[in-house]
Amino acid sequence: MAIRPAEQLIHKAAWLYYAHGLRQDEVANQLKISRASVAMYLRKARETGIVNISTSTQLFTDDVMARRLEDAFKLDAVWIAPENAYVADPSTDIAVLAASVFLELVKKGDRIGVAWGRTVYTIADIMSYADLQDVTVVQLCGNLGAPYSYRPDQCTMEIARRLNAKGLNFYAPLVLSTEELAQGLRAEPVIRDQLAGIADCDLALYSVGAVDADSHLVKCGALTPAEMTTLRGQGAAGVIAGQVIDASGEVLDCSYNRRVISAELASLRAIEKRLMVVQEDSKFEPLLAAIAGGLCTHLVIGAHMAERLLAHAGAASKKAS
Amino acid sequence: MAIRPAEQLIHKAAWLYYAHGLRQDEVANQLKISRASVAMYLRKARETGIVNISTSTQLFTDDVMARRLEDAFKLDAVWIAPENAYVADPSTDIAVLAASVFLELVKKGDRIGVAWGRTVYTIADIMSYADLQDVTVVQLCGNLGAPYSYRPDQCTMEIARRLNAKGLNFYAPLVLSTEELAQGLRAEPVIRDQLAGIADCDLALYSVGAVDADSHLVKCGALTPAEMTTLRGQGAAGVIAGQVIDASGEVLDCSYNRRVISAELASLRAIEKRLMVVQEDSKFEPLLAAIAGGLCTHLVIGAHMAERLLAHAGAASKKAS
DNA sequence: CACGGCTCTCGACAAAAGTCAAATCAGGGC
DNA sequence: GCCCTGATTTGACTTTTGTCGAGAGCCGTG
Repeated sequence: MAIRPAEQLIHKAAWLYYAHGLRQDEVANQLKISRASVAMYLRKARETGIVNISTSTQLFTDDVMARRLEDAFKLDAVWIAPENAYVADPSTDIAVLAASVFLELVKKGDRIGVAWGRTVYTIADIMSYADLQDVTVVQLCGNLGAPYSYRPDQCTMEIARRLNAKGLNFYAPLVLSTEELAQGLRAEPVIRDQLAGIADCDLALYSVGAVDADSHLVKCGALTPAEMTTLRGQGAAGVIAGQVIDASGEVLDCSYNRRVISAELASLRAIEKRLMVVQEDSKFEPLLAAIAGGLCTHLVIGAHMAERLLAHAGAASKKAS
Repeated sequence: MAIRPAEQLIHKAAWLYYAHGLRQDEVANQLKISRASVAMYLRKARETGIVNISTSTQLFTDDVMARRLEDAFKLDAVWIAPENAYVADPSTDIAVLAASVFLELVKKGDRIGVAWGRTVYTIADIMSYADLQDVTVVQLCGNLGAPYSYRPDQCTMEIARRLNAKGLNFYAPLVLSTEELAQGLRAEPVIRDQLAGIADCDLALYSVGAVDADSHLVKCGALTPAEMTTLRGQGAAGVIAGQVIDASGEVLDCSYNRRVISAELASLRAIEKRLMVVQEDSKFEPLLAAIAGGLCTHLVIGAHMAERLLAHAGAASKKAS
């Protein structure tokens, strides 16, 4: 891997252009290639993360609402994507913001836990490339052989690819048919090590799932709509890394959860920075549950969700007094 | 400082352009301003560090020579600027590299010690802007009221400005006329605190000065050429943060050093990352002294200097065996 | 309220960057 | 040795971006 000559050229071109501020034709002269090639190399440099263009996400934390949310829910940092939408599609707006925030939080040498879901995959897909050495991306929960492109291992691998990092997948099914089998599998050295390593992460990226018939768990066949309804009746409030949690953010005591191979919530809570991203307004309750369970220290949401959260916090504190 | 409306616009434009990848005219439409204004805002955004464009400096560490130097001198990382010069002025080449390396090493919340000299000022001058919150830049040594633009406080302030950080100057003279006065001044609470705080830095940036008539110390009137010659005779090998060191990298026992107000070498050594940048080939011996004294963990030099260092290391190890 | 002085904004032009199809090159297989 | 394949490079063209001077808005001042 000792830097191929082509890569060397990309590096040099990027260096002259971005660090020294030469124009493309000047770079072309220096390197004795055509300007068109320089343009091409520069694109590659951007795509591979040899150059990093990042925009400060301050604007979105500096908001008064964000500050109030931080206080109300004891969060380390909150980013609010304006709903009025600068841009055509409002839901990608949150994802773009989340990707920037994520890249801002990652540091060299970090170990990053990644869960799965449409949100996470959208973020991965939209995230720009970076050239982090010594970063490991680990998968937080077992796999689902779904026809979706956002399978847990896909999310992990895609993010690893973007960061130029090592991806650590684990190939156990997310959910098994019997509790015994799940228990046995969890005890397998390969799996056990992977699960144990999760608490060592420096940063986690996940969203929270809703407990309804539209949930990924249903779509992927892990649960039937009927089972979902039953779980809801039993107090299920959300889904984190494939596990069903109740309104207080604890694992719901149910057969399904006992059959799941995924990160223990305690391990997740041991991770210093837990970045939760929520796109859909419908995930209000699941988000509340996740926050209640201390599963989130950094939060990226839309303006509308932010307002609901604040209103809720206000009502709660009024009731308390 | 609650974000002025103009700044808000800059942020939004930068966000749409760099994060969402819209074209300038699309951004202009969104924000209902002319495209020319957008271009202007974007320039401001780059200038103020709202967007960060950084290029990986890997190319310069990945060099075989750099690795060998790291081994030979037990350094954490070495960057070598190719001498053949991509670009017109070879000395700025090193400074540009140093600035990039520096920005790569800085992290949020860091405390950064900055010394002074032409090299440091060149770096400050060339360094691109960044938007680091919670960063403090502290001055490592007393001031010299020189007509030069690279006074210690200037270096500190300029770097602080570029990083959007807090600058902590200290207004004591670098050198006093009597040892008693220096001692008294060092005991002053303001000065004492500043000096004590140096060991808490996470990162230091300095160069090393030569012990000759061209030295800054002479140009700024701190020492006469004759005194310099005398010091040289007494074993002076280099200048670090205004202090004269011997070949082993220890403070030389001389009146001048006792009259200086500057960071103790022990404090400097307590700093985790000590980034030393050397532009001039003539500073070979001073650099050796600084390395010997453990005053440098990260090193940025030119190719020629790198060769000399390696040759020296080779000769030394041959002699030893 | 009229007047500079100031900053901000715009339109038009010039410069730079992006793109694409054609040409060239390298290397492997026959 | 020759031809084919795929990747790289290039010149010519188009689109996008940077810049500049003119004009518009905004204030504090006389």
